[in-house]
Amino acid sequence: MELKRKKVSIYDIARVLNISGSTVSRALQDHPAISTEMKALVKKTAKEMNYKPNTMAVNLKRGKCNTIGVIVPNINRNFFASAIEGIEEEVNKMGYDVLICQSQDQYEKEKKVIGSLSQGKVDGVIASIAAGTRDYAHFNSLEEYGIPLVLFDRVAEGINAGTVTVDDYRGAYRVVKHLCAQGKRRIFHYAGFQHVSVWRNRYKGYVDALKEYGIEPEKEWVFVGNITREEGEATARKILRMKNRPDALFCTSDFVALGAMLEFLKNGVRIPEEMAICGFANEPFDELLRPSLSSVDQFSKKMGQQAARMLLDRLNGESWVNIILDPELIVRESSGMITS
Amino acid sequence: MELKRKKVSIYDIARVLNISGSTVSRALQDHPAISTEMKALVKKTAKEMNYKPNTMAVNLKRGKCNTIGVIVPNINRNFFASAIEGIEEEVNKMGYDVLICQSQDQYEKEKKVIGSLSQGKVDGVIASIAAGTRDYAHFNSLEEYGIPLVLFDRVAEGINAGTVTVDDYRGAYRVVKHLCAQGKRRIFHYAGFQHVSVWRNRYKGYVDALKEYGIEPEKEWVFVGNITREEGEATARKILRMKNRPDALFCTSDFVALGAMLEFLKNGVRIPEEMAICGFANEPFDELLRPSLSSVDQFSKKMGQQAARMLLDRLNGESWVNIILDPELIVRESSGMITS
DNA sequence: ATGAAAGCGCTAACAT
DNA sequence: ATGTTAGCGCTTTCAT
Repeated sequence: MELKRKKVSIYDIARVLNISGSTVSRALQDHPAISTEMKALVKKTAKEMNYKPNTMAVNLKRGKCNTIGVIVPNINRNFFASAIEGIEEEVNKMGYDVLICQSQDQYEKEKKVIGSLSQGKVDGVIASIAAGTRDYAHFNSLEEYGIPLVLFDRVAEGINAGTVTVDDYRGAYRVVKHLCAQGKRRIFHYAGFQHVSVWRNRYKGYVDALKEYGIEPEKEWVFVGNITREEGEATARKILRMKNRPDALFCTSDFVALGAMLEFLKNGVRIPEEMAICGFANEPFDELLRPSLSSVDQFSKKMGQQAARMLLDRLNGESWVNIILDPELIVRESSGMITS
Repeated sequence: MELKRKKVSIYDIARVLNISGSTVSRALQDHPAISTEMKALVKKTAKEMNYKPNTMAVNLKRGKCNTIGVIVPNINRNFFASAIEGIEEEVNKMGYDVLICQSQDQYEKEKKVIGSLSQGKVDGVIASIAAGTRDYAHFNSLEEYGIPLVLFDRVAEGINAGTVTVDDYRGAYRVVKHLCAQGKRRIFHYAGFQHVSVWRNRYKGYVDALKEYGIEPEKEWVFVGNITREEGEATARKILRMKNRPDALFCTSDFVALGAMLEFLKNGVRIPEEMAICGFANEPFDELLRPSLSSVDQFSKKMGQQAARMLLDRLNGESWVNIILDPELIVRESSGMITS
């Protein structure tokens, strides 16, 4: 079977109807100067001839491709998948498509991807910065090509972009206040690398909340590392080896909290009585764990929708704003049930 | 700040170097007829001038856009997100991008999306059919526009496409044999709607496995409905009301199994002793549940990779094949520990 | 080894 | 109300 057939263009229609190409073009676009009968005729013929406009030609002519590029560390994480879901739904309403790119949390890949998108593949970009990125020049390069940028969740200073974040500081602050309200005082923190905005802000919230209770976290209270289940397990093991254990552990990621909790449970630590645990992100699995895991909801899908709307607004000439969503503390079994 | 700047084209470079546009074009493409010095000069100048090829123009000229469209019910499900992850990685290696579309499991949305992609937005399509789809003409319409199609997981007869599936029949068959080996005999099945290939095949596997034990499932043993946690809960409640309860429940989805299991546990049913449970898909949460949920792994990322490679091969002129992966039964606590 | 020129399919001034 | 024409930025024959 033949794979390629000749495509029908507006000129094929024009020839059949003995009219000009522009009349066909205009009729198809409901141009006011075209008579109703002509419009009907052209549309009918177009349909019969199985005509489809050639997007590439339209794009070239209009200098616009109705496509939004999305760069995330990895699609296969609920947080990002949900955000993309929101983005897709929102931009779709306005006739835009979504081009997906994964940075794999690597700086080099992120740079490469941005270079590729700069070639007029997209009208705008929505991104969440790779964990491995410490230099942001590549993001600013988008501007040189007239491609507006919205960052969500993982943002950074010095990038000309709109931003959508949750108030990570406040989320962390609430977690720690909540733990204190449970009577916990020796609260450790598993933090992410501090060059990443969200992890830095959560760390600050942690410190400030403790400060209100007159507590100054010691150096050994804070761990810094990758955001993985394995690191959580390793950290729990380290803690188990300490003579002076914490009574609570606040992890900047649900995956770390998961690993830590399972490791603690395996070693007979009672949660939350001996060790309260809180994570961050409110991953779907949190509520399925026993004990269920307290966390902070970031409204990922909503973040995606907001980012999308912000970018579309920008494409319509509006200027940047920064949206900060208020995160919600979700108290579950792993951090006790005393309501503050 | 100015958003749009004038883009630099090959003619800008040509003017600066006092050469023709075609020489620039050829130099940039390493055309053999261009001298080494000229190539170096052009490339250097292009870089200095911050030149980026205009993808839309290249696409129009070449009649190809190096983009693959992916249509899935929903991105925000681990199975599909993983598949997309695999697709993206694979096509990326060959210089293709990925355009994402969600059908939301709705026939109308799926049709709309295919119509949109047919306008020369993509060189090929990878899709998993919406649950709401019963007529497949829209998929065959892609062929008329010279757009090859690969279906994965949810496939259907009568569509001209390559396919990547797991052997759902065999997966289900293994589940039921395993349950029988645990001494279970009164095994109920929560099935999906039977017009969907994967659910139909799993149902068949269920029936045939039972048959080998001389068991003919009665009508009331089989439930048909949506693949949601809520339906699982409702089904468990129905079962609890029965005078003659099953000793095992095989669900065609982990989400249904999850809902059912939680509801059973809430009502004091001992799992797996009184009620063994198996799901399908091996969602990440399965191993986190207590008891952990037995399931069937479908190798979603691998399916995505295979589908991608198949499509790329097709774009290189190869003909269709059908790949059937062998699914793996993952026995966990919810279905007992007697190894067969 | 390089240049001139046509044209991919469409849109939109500028005619009429 | 409809037609003519000039590109959008690039590739590629054909010429030199």
